[in-house]
Amino acid sequence: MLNPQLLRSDLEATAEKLAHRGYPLDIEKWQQLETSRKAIQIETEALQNKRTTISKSIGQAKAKGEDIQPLLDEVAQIGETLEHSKSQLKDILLQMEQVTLYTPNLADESVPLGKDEADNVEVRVCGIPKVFDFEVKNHVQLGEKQLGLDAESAANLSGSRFTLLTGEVAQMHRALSQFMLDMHTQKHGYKEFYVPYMVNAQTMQGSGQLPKFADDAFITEDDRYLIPTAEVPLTNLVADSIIEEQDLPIKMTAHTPCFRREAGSYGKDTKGMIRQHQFDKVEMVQIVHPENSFQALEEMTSHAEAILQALDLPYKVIVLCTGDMGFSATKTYDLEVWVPGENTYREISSCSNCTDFQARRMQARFRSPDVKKPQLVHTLNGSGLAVGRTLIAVMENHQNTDGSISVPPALQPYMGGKTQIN
RNA sequence: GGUGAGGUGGCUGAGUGGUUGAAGGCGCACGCCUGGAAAGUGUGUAUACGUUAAUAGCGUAUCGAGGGUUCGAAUCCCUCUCUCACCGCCA
Repeated sequence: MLNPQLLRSDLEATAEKLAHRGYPLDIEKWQQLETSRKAIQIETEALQNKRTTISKSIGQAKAKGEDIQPLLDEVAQIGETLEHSKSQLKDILLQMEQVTLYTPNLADESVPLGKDEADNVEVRVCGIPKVFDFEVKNHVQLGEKQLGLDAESAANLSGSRFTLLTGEVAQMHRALSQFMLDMHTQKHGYKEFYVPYMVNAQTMQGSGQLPKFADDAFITEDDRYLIPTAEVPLTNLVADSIIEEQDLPIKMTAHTPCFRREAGSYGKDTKGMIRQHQFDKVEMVQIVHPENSFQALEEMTSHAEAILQALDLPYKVIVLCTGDMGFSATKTYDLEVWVPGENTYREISSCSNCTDFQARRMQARFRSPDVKKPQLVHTLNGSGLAVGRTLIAVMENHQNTDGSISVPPALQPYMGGKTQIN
């Protein structure tokens, strides 16, 4: 949620910034709502005050044995007006909430203006794609023979957009997530978490997945949601809480499966395991002091990069333009890994600073000794990394002429010392 | 799934219809006391929203959540939810 003050004191500039994000705000309607809200809220509270005051004096009069009938008559008149006023206010607040809950975060000044992914800006390129002296295979081709990547069986079990891994490929998939977790906990200072894979609606709303993106998530019969990312449970751990300033930053990591409907992406990435209904991801989340969030974003991005570097995978870092950023983000870096089989870079991580947007929805605050009032924290999240896509990248980048795959040295300890799978 | 007992402020713990946002205690903050500390003692100590230049006042809301009864609800009624205990089932 945006700071409601912005929509009052700086409506036009805010609307313009929202327009950059592809979100049209109906200024006139909003102003109308705001004007009536103010009038009706003041009226309602005044009436309520009057009623409370009279009710209290009824109590006192009764205690003294006085006649309370005149007071009862007086308060009876308030009743109806108050009911009316209350329901009007409720209605207006509901309408305003519908607007605020659906309004995205504002982009940071440093974010390039743009409409869609074509306007994203490359920040740096790291590593050089290997030159192969044979015809490179993509991961589907690599996996379908002796290596264990079985789309057909998965389709028989579950339908499209699922993958079945077997043997050494399955082992490598497991090894990757272990490796990533160890890196983040041992070298980058994150605490490891094991979290629920199903959460309630309130939790989904806290981090911004609901109400706007309800169609993207799987919902269970008892109204729980399968997490689309560990960001959801991790970030919401600080919901409705007041943290001591000295306890910031809080750095958390978790390895979980992620579940996404992928509604609206029919026909996109249907081959292979790029876009799946279920995929594993190691997620990083930071809860930080507002002054430090942009620095934390740089650090978190470098933590994700460290994994790619350790696995000897070429990648580039791009900053998403205003039109391509996610709902809750104020600035996002995407990491794109080199995928030789497609002769292109593909997204493998997304690191975002959400500033106080999620914190306001969740009421996640901290208390500083110098400031009396609790202040909103800033939240960040980043993939470190998407495990399935990392597996693809390792397979394709470290493939050999004979179709075998070299295990990157950093990963070998996690695979019983194996240097190659075939 | 069944039965029972419960959810009150940072914590603990009173409170079954009337100045109760909420006693007492602990903790915390500031002061007094002290050579210094402890003990003792005094004062203060929730959050959100609105109004406002204001983190000053003032107002509204909040005792798990949502409804209801009432002039008035932490207190009465209904629904949901979570916790605990026992039974059943189960990795």
